[in-house]
Amino acid sequence: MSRKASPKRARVKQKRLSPDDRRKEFVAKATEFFSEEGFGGGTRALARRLGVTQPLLYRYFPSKDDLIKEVYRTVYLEPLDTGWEKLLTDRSRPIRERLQEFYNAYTNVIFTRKWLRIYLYSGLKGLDINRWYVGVVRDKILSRIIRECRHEAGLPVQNKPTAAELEMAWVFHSGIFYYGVRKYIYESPVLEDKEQMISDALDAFLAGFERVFGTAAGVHHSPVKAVV
Amino acid sequence: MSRKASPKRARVKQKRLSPDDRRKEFVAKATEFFSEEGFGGGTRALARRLGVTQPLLYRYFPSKDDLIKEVYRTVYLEPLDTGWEKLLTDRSRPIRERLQEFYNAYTNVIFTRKWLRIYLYSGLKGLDINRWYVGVVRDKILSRIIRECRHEAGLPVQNKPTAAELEMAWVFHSGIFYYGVRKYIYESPVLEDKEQMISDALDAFLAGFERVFGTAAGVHHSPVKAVV
DNA sequence: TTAATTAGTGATCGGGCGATAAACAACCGT
DNA sequence: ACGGTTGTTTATCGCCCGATCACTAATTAA
Repeated sequence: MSRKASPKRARVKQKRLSPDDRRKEFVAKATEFFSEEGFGGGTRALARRLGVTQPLLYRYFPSKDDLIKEVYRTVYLEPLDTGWEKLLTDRSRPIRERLQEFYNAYTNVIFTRKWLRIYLYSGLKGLDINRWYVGVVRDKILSRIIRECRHEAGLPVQNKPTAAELEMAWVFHSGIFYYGVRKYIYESPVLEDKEQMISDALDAFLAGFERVFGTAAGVHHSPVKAVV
Repeated sequence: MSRKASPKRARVKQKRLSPDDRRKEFVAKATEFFSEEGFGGGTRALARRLGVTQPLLYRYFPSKDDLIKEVYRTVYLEPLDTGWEKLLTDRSRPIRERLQEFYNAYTNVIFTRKWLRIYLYSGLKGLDINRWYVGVVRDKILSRIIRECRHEAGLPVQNKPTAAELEMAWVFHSGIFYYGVRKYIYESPVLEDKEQMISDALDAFLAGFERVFGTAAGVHHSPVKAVV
């Protein structure tokens, strides 16, 4: 028995939504708005897009900044917390398969114009939440990938990756990340087949990891310029 | 209480520079200013940083937008046009050495907080000059790198790289690029030794290119999942 | 039906914005 | 010394911004 079935919709102007629905709608639309306009976008333009008047925003959020913080929270936290950690460390499956599947899923989530733009804007602002996210990627994703690579290569597995290992994982990860930036922000033509891009990047990363950090036991990191 | 001496000079403010010097000074300082504040930064704050009054800006630039365009021009064009093309295609030297030296030089130019921030801001604005720059990187750098790689691998050399080859080069290039973003924009700790980062990325890229596009003649692009 | 509650609006405030015009002051040729 | 030229400042305009408040009207409880 929902009372939502209002018999009369005579009022042309939308009015009187429940506070919860309004709030959620505001945050969702504000995310789209700020992702396009940047956080310098005005509250009046935002309200116009929402179909309400500007002062109404201030009934739901004490200030523009508070609204923006809510936008950050949902954008950064909503897509997270899937079973990615388990996926990465499931040694019953080949490491390459795990990585391919993880990056397929991960990029399915973050490769949207909205997410990428909010991420870059917040990065340029030097916000804490951005630093926090970079730390999450490092600790929850890249460090685990390296640990699995060490295990795969028969190297001694330790919790902390070396700086060089971590950097190599970052370069790999960033290369994939920037595919999304080129496609959705620069709107530059990219290889249509995203999974093939990931597959090729994986080939390079895995081959490079093996070559640089060596399967031959003991060799940590030496043959840099000897190759030339 | 005591303030700056020299009671004689009522006006402490600097005055009467030659138009050319002023203009150059304005553009240079405006670049720093906008790179930090974003292009939403106010002309008054900019003038304050320049030590002049705000209307003076409008004697040298018709509008704020014209000043910004000048900023773009210098930022994008100034660092370019070194002998990079020749360096990349000089087949008297090993390809790995050429690539290492090129990326050492290239990153020496673009890995500054100022350059990277202006680049990202202009990218988010979707500016033409940004698209132009992406095209330059693709045609003048990545396409040539691929041609050299094909030559090195004994593959038939053609002017146009395949979409998959180009994508692989982009992922490699972007991985290096994002090292600068992490260091100078996110201010995240990175591997101190930039040249080692480049070296490791090169190892991965060259090994990956060979593995994916094959030295075995004729094999264009097949062995993706067979490796696992 | 009526009174209390509350979602939503209209009007407005102080302030900062980009930009303009007029007044001022340093420089230069004469 | 002087007067025109020009680099620089003071004062100000119109506009848009974030935020506030008094008011209207839809909902709810009695």
